[in-house]
Amino acid sequence: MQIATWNVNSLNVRQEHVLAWLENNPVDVLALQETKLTDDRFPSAAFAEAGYYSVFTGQKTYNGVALLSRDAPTDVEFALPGLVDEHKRVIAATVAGVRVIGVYCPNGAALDSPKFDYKLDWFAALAEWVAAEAAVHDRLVLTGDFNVAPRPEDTHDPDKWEGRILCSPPERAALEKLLDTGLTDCWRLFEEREGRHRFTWWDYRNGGWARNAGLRIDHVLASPALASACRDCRAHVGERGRKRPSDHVPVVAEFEL
Amino acid sequence: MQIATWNVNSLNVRQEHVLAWLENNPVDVLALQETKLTDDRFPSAAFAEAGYYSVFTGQKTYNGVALLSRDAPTDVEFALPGLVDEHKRVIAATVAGVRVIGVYCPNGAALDSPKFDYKLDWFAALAEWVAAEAAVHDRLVLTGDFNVAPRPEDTHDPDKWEGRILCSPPERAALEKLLDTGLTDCWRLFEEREGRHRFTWWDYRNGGWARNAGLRIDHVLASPALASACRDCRAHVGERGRKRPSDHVPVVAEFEL
DNA sequence: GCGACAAGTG
DNA sequence: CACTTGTCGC
Repeated sequence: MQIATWNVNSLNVRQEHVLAWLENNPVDVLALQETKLTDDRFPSAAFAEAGYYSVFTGQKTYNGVALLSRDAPTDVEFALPGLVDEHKRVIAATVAGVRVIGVYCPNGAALDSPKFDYKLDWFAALAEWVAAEAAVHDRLVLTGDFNVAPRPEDTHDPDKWEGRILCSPPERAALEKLLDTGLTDCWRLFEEREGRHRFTWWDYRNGGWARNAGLRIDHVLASPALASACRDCRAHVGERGRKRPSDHVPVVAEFEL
Repeated sequence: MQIATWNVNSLNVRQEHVLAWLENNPVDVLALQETKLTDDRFPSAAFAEAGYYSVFTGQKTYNGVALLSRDAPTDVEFALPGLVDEHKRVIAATVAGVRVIGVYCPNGAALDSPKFDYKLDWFAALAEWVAAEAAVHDRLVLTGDFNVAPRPEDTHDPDKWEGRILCSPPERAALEKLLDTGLTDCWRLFEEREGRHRFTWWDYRNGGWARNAGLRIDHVLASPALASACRDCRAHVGERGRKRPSDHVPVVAEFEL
């Protein structure tokens, strides 16, 4: 079973990219972030034609998440319980016996911004909910754009990034707390393999991609039952080099189930 | 000698269309309208590589005209004398012994708009200047987007258009006054030929192109010496069906000189 | 509809 | 740099 995540930075713009990628990479589940469209505009027909169910929760301009799946999703939830939030950042569904939670975590803007406090509060609420979900679902995957690079080696330039937004101690602690609920960052199981890339996001600005000035901020976190069945986890870096790319690339994890 | 006109509705967007069209239609002179770019951004190098000189006068966002030519242009003028106007709507040059005046005439917006008065004043100033130029230049072509359909048959639906903007009596009188200086509307010499189309512009809105709901508002007007040498004049309607087309197509007149 | 801009996010 | 929503012109 393959489970993937991709922050598409507008599904309106990236719909054809996603369809083409799915054609070549017929994963079982694809979590999308930053769809940036309201539910009435979600292109479910196009995905259905490609053989995918879709569930989604979106808003105008900002945020928006979706889950595409080959098998029918059940027990769909569209928000974090226990957090009043206009932002559409969470979607969960059970697919083929696996609980999949797709998230678009807040960016945080800057350490001294109110948005940073919101980010930490949001992560706390997520951790609480994920712990409850993990208690119920043996097979659970939490995946999406976390807007946190967990370690110095997940940045292209630690001297530049350590302590800054996306790499600050409180954000890493918030991510760590998610892992503490028993989840494994699947990436780290395979990062030593040959020819592996290190990043999942490159800023559009300052030639980030050309300079390989990236970060690893998109993750697939798996419960113990799934982590032990994980056989690979990697970024499809080639997508960043296409025409009109998202600033993020797909991250795919494979499980032997 | 072939002389053409094309309102490109942003040369930034249409640069590749123009280069591709010139490759297949190596006309001697091409007058462009609505380039919508300032002179520092005019892509003269790209046109030079394609074998064309270019002279141009543009502004941000609106208007902007240019002349591309295989032979070097001389005696270039960049405005209508006798009319104070920020709008970049006129460019003239002598190419291979022919005086070419490229114009982007005001649209006029609506009959009761101040822009309509501006349009009529502008045409009056143009007529005065063209008469003076015609007195000096035996071989003269006045071409561009005139924003006037001269006759009912130059509209797809006279019942809808007669009397309205682009087809009102005062606008037609203003255009007539240009012809009265001794110019010939080259189109009318050949419009009965087989397979001719009737229009040069189709509104982007309401499926104008799909419905062939067009107007003939782009013209090539020639002095007597050239009119008698004119061998064809037609619209390259196919350009309207390409990807990301301008709402206008090229109009090409051929002269046996 | 499809250009142009401006302002806001990331 | 590349998205968004707006307004404007045609």
